[in-house]
Amino acid sequence: MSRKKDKARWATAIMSPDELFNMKKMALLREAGQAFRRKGFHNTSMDEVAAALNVTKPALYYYMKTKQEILFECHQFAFDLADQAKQTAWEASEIGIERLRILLEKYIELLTSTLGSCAVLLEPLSSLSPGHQKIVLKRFRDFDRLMKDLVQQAIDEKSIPPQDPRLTVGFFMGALLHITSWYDVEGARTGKEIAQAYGRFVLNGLKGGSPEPANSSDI
Amino acid sequence: MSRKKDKARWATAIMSPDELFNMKKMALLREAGQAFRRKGFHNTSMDEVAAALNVTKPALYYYMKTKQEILFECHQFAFDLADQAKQTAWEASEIGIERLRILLEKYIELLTSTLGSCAVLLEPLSSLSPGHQKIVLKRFRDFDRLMKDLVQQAIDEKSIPPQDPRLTVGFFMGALLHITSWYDVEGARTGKEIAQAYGRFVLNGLKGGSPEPANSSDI
DNA sequence: CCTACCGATCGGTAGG
DNA sequence: CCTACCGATCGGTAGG
Repeated sequence: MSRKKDKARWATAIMSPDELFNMKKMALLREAGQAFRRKGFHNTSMDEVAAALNVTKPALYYYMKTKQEILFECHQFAFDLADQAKQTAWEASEIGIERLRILLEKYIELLTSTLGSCAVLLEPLSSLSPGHQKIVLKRFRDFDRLMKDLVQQAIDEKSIPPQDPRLTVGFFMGALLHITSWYDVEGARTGKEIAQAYGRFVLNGLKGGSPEPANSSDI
Repeated sequence: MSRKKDKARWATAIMSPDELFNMKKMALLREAGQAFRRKGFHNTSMDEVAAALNVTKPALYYYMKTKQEILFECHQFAFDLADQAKQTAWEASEIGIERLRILLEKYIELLTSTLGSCAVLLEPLSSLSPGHQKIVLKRFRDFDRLMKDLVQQAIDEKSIPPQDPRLTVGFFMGALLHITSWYDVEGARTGKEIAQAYGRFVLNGLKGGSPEPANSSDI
């Protein structure tokens, strides 16, 4: 804050204290998020996260109040990326099936990017405090509704045959969420390749349709 | 309280002690497995599992040596059901794509059945002891290999266009595994309906193919 | 199968 | 940002 005048001196000093704080906080979230994905929230101790960042555990508590709060931010991050993917899809097209494909592909690309390491998708809600659970559950439901509406729109536009949007969304969201559990940056496939392959799988799958058309309790 | 036991005494008296022991052990596995699925392994205490069975915690340790062992058996159970599904598929056909469809549908039906409550699929391996991890990892790899071979067979038989079996299997197995996290016996869909819908999604999805043919590092 | 209890792990804090 | 430490939870056991 009052240190801004030191700005000129060293390379690292070009960051304001605020920027530095946020950089470190993000580094903490990334490191923790990766560990949570790989080993699970409860199998990851704060000591391990600290060691990965070359500091001791108490240092982490300068950036985050509790371990649960870290997990909460990782969840929020996952939804922020989803919102970003939605934004991209909405700007690109008005056709339901097109929006669906772009949203899915963009979301996969974001989840497999460096930024995406913060996102945690497979941890049970019970690991969060009740207050945080409510917030995450609402965002989940909103997103789920968005996807089901998109599927319904694609049906209405005759892009895909009648089917139960709930089953459809459950199907491809399961596939998508699971990427975070096996995706490896060093792996044979880039995020973009995975995104395109999944986009095709999903689109072709839905075009085949399912025998049970949507009924009143489906949306 | 003590009247309940009288009732049980007659009903269970026809069972040998061994059968009784196994029934109770299975009840324990089912109750624990369901809780693990819903809330996660570490968010489920032995006290809770015991309470759900109307006994106290120490009673459970007559049937299982440790909590980790319960989780291990839940994992084993998941693979036992997979083997059973494979058996069904192998008996029904010799065509790759047919075996694939039957295996998937059968597995989903088993996972959504009463028996399937024992199966745990989304818990990180780190929750298990190192010895158990090795065993589960081997079974996972064997099953993964089986599925990739099946996809490759379907490609060779021209049932589906050339594609990377690793991506393909990752895709539909992700979708399948996730069913256990949202499936509700009281829900709108029966296990068979889900199985058939997923079978179609997958088959249609793979028939569309992916642009990248398999390369040397894909199997 | 229960009452009573132990002991390790680990999240979080005090104080500097 | 570190050293030292506390306290709650919870898996597991003793003994009956």
